[in-house]
Amino acid sequence: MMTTVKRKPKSKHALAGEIAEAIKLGQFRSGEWLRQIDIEQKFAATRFDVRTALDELVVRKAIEHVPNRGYRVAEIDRETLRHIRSVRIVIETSAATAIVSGMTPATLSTLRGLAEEFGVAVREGTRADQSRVNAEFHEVMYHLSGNPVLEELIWNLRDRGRGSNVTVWASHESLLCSDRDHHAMLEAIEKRDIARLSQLIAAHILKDAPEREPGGL
Amino acid sequence: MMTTVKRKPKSKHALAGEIAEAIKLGQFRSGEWLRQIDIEQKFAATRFDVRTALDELVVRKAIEHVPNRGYRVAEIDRETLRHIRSVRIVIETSAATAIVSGMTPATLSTLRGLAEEFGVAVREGTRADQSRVNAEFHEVMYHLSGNPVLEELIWNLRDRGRGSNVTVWASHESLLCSDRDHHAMLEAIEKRDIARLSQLIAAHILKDAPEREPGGL
DNA sequence: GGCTATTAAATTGGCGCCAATTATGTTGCA
DNA sequence: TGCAACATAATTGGCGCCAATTTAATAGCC
Repeated sequence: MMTTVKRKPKSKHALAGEIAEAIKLGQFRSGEWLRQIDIEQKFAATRFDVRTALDELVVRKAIEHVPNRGYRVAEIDRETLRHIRSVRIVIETSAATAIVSGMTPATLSTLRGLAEEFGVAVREGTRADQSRVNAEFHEVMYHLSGNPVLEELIWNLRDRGRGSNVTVWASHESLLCSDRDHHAMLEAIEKRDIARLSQLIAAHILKDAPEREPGGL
Repeated sequence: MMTTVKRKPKSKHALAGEIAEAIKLGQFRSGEWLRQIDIEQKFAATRFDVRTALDELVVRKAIEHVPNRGYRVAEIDRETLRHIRSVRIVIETSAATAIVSGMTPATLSTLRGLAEEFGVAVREGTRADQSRVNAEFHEVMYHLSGNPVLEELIWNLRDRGRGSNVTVWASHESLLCSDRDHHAMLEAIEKRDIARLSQLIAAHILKDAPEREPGGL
């Protein structure tokens, strides 16, 4: 049981991050109501901080607000999900060029380490571990683009697409696939093969939440 | 019912929109402190609503918050501006294909009307008029993409880039240039010339806030 | 018995007070 | 005169109370 998380710094923004993280990790189901009392107990925060954090998450599109009803985890329909993925492909593949040109031996070895670490996490780590290492890998990679705005956008869109694919991601198949993708990306970066990297990124995104629909994008 | 100041909406979100609009229109200068008392008088809102709205704008990156100092209009440095424009080009040009394929005679004539209207606004309208018509033109155009997520993203990035280029935009030269661009875009859409449309969009974005700094970075 | 009106409990959310902090103005001192 | 310490005014921001609204529980009615 992991109720009442211990946190000394009661920053509103930090609390929003905590809640967002919890949602990402699937601790709240899609469409589930987030009662203020529950949240304030679970995260050991005051009522006001909870409301502020929840408001922030509404702006960030992580949850939605219904007047006089409260806040609930946003349900993203298939179509929106497709739109998000479509935009993600455009944005993330656009980073490929900058990633390759920004590549250095140091970051390359960092990436290699993280790719290995992810492989380990897939086999013997918790879901949170996998999520964290995976995020770190992509963070380092996209950081090479040298464009903070681009980076931030990528994370926003990734977060928005979460919720329904967590279960999918739980499949060991998908995890192994992600693992292979990471190594393939590394290889492409190393060989400065921009086209291949773009292709891998696009495929990676599509696999992130697969959908049997004819006609990509 | 509508006085010189704004209306009195009951929604906090609406107030945030009003303030954001005011910032876009240059009623607050870059780096200027937004004193809560001033805001609450200017927009006839309660202290609490002001703070909520301001918090929302912080999340939306329109303003920034300094603890115990207050809120101020975010100053975007040249580099960030460049990054934003870079991402804008990627995203907005990516919409070109969908725009062309989604084009219908009805929307085309709507666009033509708006392009004309913008031309009129440039000559004899207020700055607010110009801004509004211009926004409407691009809104209709990007709406053709059929991707709401993409649309929203475009607006977010546009808003973030505002602040320093309003003065530039005041230049009659730039306005006339925008006017020409609109008509050129129309033509490209009509001819289903995706490449040309992409090119025009990119150029339009670059012209939106040209680097005037000597030896610009 | 099933359905609806009424009442009670639970939850949300608007709003304001006042302590903490920062900015401003003033005085004393070298 | 310039600087620093202090006093005072202005501003921010944390927090809680309670009214408005929704949900449930219950009783009343057909």
